[in-house]
Amino acid sequence: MTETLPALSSQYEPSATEAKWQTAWEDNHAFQADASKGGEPYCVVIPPPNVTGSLHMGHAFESALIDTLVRYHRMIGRNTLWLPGTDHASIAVQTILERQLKAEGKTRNDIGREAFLEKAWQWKAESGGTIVNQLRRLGVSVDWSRERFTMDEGLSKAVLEAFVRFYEEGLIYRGNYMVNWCPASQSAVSDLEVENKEVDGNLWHFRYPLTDGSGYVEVATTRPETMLGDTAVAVNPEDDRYKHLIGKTLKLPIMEREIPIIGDELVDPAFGTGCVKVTPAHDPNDFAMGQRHNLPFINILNKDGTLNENGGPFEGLDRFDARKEVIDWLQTEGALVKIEDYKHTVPYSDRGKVPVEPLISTQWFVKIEPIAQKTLAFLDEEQSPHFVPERWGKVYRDWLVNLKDWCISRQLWWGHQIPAWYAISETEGEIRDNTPFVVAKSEAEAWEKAIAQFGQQVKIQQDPDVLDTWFSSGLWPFSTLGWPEQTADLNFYYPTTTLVTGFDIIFFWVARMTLMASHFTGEIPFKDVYIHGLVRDENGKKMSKSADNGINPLILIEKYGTDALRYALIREVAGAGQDIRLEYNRATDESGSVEASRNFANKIWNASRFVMINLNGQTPAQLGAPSRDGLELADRWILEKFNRLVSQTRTSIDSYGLGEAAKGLYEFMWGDFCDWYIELVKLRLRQDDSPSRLAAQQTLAYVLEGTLKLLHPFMPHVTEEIWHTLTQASADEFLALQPYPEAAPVVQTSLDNDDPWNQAEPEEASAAAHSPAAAAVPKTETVLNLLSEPGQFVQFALQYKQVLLIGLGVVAAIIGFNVLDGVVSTLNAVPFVEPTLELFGLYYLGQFIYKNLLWSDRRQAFT
RNA sequence: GGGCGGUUAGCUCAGUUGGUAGAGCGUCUCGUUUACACCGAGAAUGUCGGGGGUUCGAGCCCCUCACCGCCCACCA
Repeated sequence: MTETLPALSSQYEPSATEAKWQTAWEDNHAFQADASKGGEPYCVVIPPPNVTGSLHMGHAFESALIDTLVRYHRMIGRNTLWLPGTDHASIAVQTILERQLKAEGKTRNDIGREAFLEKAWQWKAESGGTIVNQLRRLGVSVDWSRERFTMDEGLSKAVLEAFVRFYEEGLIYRGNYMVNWCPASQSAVSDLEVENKEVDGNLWHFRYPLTDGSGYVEVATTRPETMLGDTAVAVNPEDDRYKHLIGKTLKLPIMEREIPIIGDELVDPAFGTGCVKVTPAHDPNDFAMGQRHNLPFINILNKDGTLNENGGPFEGLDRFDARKEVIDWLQTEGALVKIEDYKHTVPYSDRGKVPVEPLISTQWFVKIEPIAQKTLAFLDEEQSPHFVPERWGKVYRDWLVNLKDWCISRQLWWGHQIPAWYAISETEGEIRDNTPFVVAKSEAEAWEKAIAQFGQQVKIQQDPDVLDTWFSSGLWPFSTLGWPEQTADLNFYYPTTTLVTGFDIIFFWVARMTLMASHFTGEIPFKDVYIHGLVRDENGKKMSKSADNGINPLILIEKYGTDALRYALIREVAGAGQDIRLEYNRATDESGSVEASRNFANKIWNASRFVMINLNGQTPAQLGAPSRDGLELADRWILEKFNRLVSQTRTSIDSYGLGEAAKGLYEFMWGDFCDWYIELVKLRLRQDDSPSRLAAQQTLAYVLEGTLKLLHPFMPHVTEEIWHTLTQASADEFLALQPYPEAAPVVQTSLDNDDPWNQAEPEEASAAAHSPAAAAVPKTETVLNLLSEPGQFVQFALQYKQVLLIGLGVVAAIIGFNVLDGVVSTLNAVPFVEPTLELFGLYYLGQFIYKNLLWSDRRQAFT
């Protein structure tokens, strides 16, 4: 053997290697993008993680997917930018901070806005730092020099620009409408932040007496307390039972208010009693009816969900306590007719985890319809964006079609404060629903506008509310590239290439981005949207904080390595964006699938070690590429297999089949290269200076280096480490920046075009071959298809093949290896025989028997 | 009330345009031959959810049923 064995231990140790390359990549700015270099751009913006603590397994999965795509495209020569960053997550962070304050017995009002925001920024610094470090541990190939945060200076400027432009175009308005009110966070929330839960409730039937004393009407409700705010009872105008009552009045119990009976088509005569109590201030349907019939809107609730002065005797009670009291009261009065069990849906606040109240309040809205039309036009006319898998495009479309206006104001402190300034009058001293205002990009500009509009005496005050988090994330793909400035990055990298994200934020985020972008940039901000599934826990449950079933990616990284975790996640991915389930043992922190991937990394490591031990210290470049003439059957076989692997891998990745590509690489590396090829060439490698040995060495080196490149996007660290030893590359040269292999046959095999067996079927073959599709099928396959038609032929051929194989193996062993070797040499000389595993089985079996059983004395001489 | 996914080996899941049912883990047998025991050689295990249809041939196409899961929706 050689004296210069590469110093590689027999086991791959991930932790040191990973840290080493992560640092080296970053220190050398390996992933820093440069628009001025031109070429074909490939750009991905990270779905910015919320600064709410730390990353979870879903982030690890998503980052692995993106990084694999990004590294691949960088290697195939695209001018690649992966832009990292984080999101301020207005309501989520504020909820956390308020919980902390509550633990100290304080509220946000106790410490004031300024101190609260200081705390928030401090939290952002800590959480953001944690997240960035975690991203590094995942080995992401992002451009850290372009890292952004949704509330940094540039992005805040973009938010102002967007808001002001929307406003000036009449697409943002302030108005008094019914919104979802979360009593826990004491803010409005958008429809999307409401989760409808089915609960076992009741349907209470009440009796309201007619004012003229001629009887009663019976109404049914699931929320009795709202009756305090009733201002009418509605019936269907076609309902023969009740239509004569329309126009009469009722006396509302408890409140003793006189309310009318109105006719409205919305009422379903078949449901309940056919009479509906109308509470315009506390139900979206009733709100609409209230508007149609000019009913009074009586708000009975405070912001915290307790009853206000309109709650009569129940003022001050919590809404659910008030419900009980109202029922008791009506029962005592004899107005409660019956209580039914009733299953219905109740809207819950996503963040606050309490039922939301439909409430009328003054909020800011984005008028969606005109914007959505543009966005829809892109989808319908240009199929943009293109969803993978396609079915999500339908989901996206359906949502865009049915959009209501977007409530963008939140009664919170952490976020982008709304850039509206109110002219406060001396007498009122505070912002009212109808206080006049100006919208401006800065306070100075607001002053100017206010003075021009309201005169010198004006006092102005900025709107205390902040914008919905998704307003700024909606601008993310272009604001991070410099918008509204026409920067070089924006010109070159925008629209971005691919967005990778989960189906759970298609509405929240993907659609908001396409809306914002189609309006402000006139383009859809990404060509493809790759939708991945959720990572579920070992029982198939969605991971969540409340269920406490999260799996910390760092634990698995420490145990098995980043490459192993990435690979385990990606190989589970099927084509269809299905959820994936991660094997995990909570008692031992072990994961079978990650362990299997760790073993694969180790297999790559040891195969590489074997190859390097047998190259006599030469690099693949020094050995030279395998040349056609010296190649033996086994070499040609593995080279052809490798060549096919290259095109399969590229095809799979190009169509987002990352799991498929990962599995193909695994099978080739472990099955073909290690189990077969390496075993086959062991004898040849011991022959001194023979052409046969050289061919084997060249082939080993060539295939190994190529496979490392193919694997690199999936397992960046282990491949980078091995590649440096194999090629003796300098420390600032990276596999990560090498060209990805291209399919380039180095040997002629049966798959070459000039092979007569590979020509398309000429004309009249069989009935089965007459379809247009069949005409393109190579002849070999057609023949196989024909043979299999009766069915039994295949069965027979298979059995025959095995018998043949075993028989020949025995014969080979008996007549001796040299004869067999002669046969193989003959086969080597014939260009159009495709090497098969079966043939190798024969060859290998012969070698094995020869080596171990028969001519042990000759074996001595040989080795 | 609409819509979408899923149901394949003990477990987790692949199965590309219909053409010999696969992988990983687990189980069993053998093996400590100098790349790797985080290994190697080999084995067992499937009425492909049920029923019907099309076809020479269906895990794959069509119909239908069942169960699991998800999304959307203003029925009080």
